[in-house]
Amino acid sequence: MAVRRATINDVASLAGVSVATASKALNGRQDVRASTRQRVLAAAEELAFQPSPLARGLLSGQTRTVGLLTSDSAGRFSIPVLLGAEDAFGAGEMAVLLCDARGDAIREQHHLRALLSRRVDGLIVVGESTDPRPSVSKDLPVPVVYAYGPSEDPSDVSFVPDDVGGAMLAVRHLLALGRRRIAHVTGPVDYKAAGDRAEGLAAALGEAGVAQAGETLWGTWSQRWGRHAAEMLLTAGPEIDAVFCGSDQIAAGFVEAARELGRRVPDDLAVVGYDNWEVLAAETRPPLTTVDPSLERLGRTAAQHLFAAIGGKATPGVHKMDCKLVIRDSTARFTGPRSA
Amino acid sequence: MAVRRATINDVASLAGVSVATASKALNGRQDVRASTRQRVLAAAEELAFQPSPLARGLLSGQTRTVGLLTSDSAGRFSIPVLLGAEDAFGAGEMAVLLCDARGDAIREQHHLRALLSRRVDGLIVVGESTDPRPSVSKDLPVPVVYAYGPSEDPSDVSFVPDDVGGAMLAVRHLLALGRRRIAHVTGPVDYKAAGDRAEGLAAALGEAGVAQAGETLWGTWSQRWGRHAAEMLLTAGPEIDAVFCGSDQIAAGFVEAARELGRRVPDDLAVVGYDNWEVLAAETRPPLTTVDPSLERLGRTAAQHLFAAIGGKATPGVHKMDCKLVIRDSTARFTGPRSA
DNA sequence: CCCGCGGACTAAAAGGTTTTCGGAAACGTA
DNA sequence: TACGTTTCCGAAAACCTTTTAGTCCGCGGG
Repeated sequence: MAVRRATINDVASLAGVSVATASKALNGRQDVRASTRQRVLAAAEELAFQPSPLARGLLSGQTRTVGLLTSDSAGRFSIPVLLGAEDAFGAGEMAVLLCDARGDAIREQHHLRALLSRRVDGLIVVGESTDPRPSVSKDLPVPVVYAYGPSEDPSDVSFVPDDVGGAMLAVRHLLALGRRRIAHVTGPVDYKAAGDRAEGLAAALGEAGVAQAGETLWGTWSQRWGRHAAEMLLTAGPEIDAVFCGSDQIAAGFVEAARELGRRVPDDLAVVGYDNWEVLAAETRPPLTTVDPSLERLGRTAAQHLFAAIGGKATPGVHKMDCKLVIRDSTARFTGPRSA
Repeated sequence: MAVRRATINDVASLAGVSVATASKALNGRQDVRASTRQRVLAAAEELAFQPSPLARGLLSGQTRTVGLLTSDSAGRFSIPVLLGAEDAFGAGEMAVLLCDARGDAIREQHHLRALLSRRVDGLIVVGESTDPRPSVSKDLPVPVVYAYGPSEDPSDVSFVPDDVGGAMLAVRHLLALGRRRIAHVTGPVDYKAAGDRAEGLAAALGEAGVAQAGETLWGTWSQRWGRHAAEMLLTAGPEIDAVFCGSDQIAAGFVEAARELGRRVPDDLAVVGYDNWEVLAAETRPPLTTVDPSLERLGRTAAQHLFAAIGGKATPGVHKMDCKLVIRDSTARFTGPRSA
C-alpha cells in the first residue's frame, strides 16, 4: 500500500520543466510548445500523476462535491434521484455526498451543518413525499434544489413529479380502453400526492364527460388497505369496470383481493397503479399497468439545474416533471360485462 | 447568498492575535492563556468561522471521506449498509461518497478511479449478492472493506451475513414449534446465499435428527417462483407442515398461493422467509416470520473496521455476522393435522 | 548582575496546484 | 545596432490551516 503519491513537482522535474509549465501542459493551455507538452504528459503518465483535489479546491474555492440530503430511509425515492444525479454529474466529475436524516429534523440540521462545513458546492434535498417541506435554504452560502418534495418557499428551486398529469395519463388510458365506470382508491387525504392524483382523475373524467364510479376511497399507502378497499368495493360498492389506485402498494393489494373475489383482471376489471415500484408492480398477478414518475430523469434534471445554479444561473419556482404510463397486463380493452 | 467566508486570519486579527495563536486556541491546545483563548473563541463565534477542510486536508493528507461503491441499484442492500456506516462515522465526522456502478465493471473502474483521485481515506465495497467478487484492492493506496459480498482474496477484509447460521435459526424455530415435515424452496442453485441457507437447513435438521421433506426446490428469487413452488408442493408434493423459503419474495408468493389452495398459514403450514425486507414481509397475509441479516449492523461494523484500518490496524479475512430471527404471524405452534 | 527557564506568543514553512506577470530568446524591421 | 514583437517558460503569489522553531519577557537562583 501507499507509496507517496506523485505531485506536479515530481512531474515537472522528471520532464525538466517548471511546475508552472507542467500545470499549463496538463491543463491544455496555450503558451506551451507541443514537444514540451509531450514530455510533460509522458512524465505524468509514468508517475501516474493525479492532481490533488484539495490543493485545486483550495485555490478555486470549489470542492466539486454536492450533498444529497434525504429523509427517505428506504431509498424508495432518493435512490433513483441519486442515480439520475450521478448521470448528470458523472461527466462533470462531480461527486455526491449522501446523508440520510431518517425523518429527524435535528439530524437533518446536523447533516446540513456537516455538509456546509465540508464546503459542498450545492445541495439536493430529497423529500419523503410530494408535500411541500420547510425551506432549508435561507441564508445558505450554496445553491439548493429540492427534488420530489418541493420547498414551501416559492423562491427556491424545486422539481416535483406532475401527479395531476400522471393521473390524467392513467385515466385517459382507461377511458381509451372503453372503461366507463372507474373507481378511485388512494392514500391519506392529507397527502398532496393523493389529492393531486384525485384531481387528475377528476380532470380526465371531466374532459370525457364521464362520472366517477362512487366516492374516492381514502386510506393508507398499504397493500392491506388495497385489499380492504377491494372487498368493500367489489361486494357492496357501485358497479365498476376499472379502478385507479393511488399507489402500486394499494393496487397490489387490490388485484390480489379482486382475484380472490373471482374478478378477472383485466377482463372484468382493469387496475392501474402509481409509482412503478418494480418489485411490486412487476410481481403481481397480473403485472400492473402503472404511472412512472420518472424519478431518475427528475434527479438528472435537478442535478443539471443545481449545476447551472452553481454556475450562477438559477431558475426559481416549482418545476413539474412529466410522468409516463407503463402498460402491463392489468389493463386491457373492455369486452363487455360477463364476456367469455 | 455567499458573502466571503471568514478565515482564521479574520478571526486572528479580530481577536488581535496571530493566526498561530488563533489556531491553537481553536484546537484546544496548550500554550495559550485562558483570557486569550476566550477572545479568540468569541471572535470565531462572531464571524461564524469554520475551518476549511481543504486546507486542513492538504496538510494532513486526509479528507475524512470514505467512498461507498455499490452495484446494487435498487439499494436493497447498500442502503442499510450506508445507514450503518453513517452511524459509525457520524460521531467521527466522516462523510460518505456514494457511487453506484449499476452492475457494470467499466463503470465500477471509473468510479473507483474518481474516488481515488478525490483522495478518499477508505473504501467500502457493497456486493449485490453474497457471492465472492473480484478484489479491487490490489495496490490501492487506501484500505478497503467489503460488505455483504466478500472479496475473492482472503487477505482482504470482508463482512458477510452468516447465512448458514441464519438458516439454522429459522429451522430451529420451526422445529421448536413442533414442525417435523419441513420443505425448502429457494433461489438459483449457483447463488452462494441459496447454497448456504440450504446448508444451514440441513445442519439444523441434522442436529434434531429430522429428515427434510422432499428435495430442495431451486428456482429464482421471485414471488412468481414462490407461487409456482407452492402449487407443485401442495398439490403433488410430500406431506408438509412447514416451508423454509430462501427469500421473502419467494415466501410472499408461497403464502399467497397456499392461501388460494386453502391451506391455513400458520395453522396447517408455517412459512419462514429470509431477508426481512419490510415492504414485503410485513404486508403479506399473514406477515412473515423471517431471518433478518442485520445489514445495518453489518454496515456499522464494516465502517468501524474501515476506520480502524485507516488508523493502521487491519483484521483481514471474511467475518461472518450473526443474523436474527424476526417472528411474525406466519409461524405458530403446530396443532396437529386438520385441527379446529 | 548574569544566566537559565518557562510561559505566551509569533514568524515562517509546509502542503499541491493554478495563475499572473515578467523575462529571455528568437526573429523581423528600421 | 537598436527596437518591437512573438513565443515559450519560470518565479512567485495566492488559497487556508497547522506545526515547527523560534522570540520576547519576566522571574528566580546563583
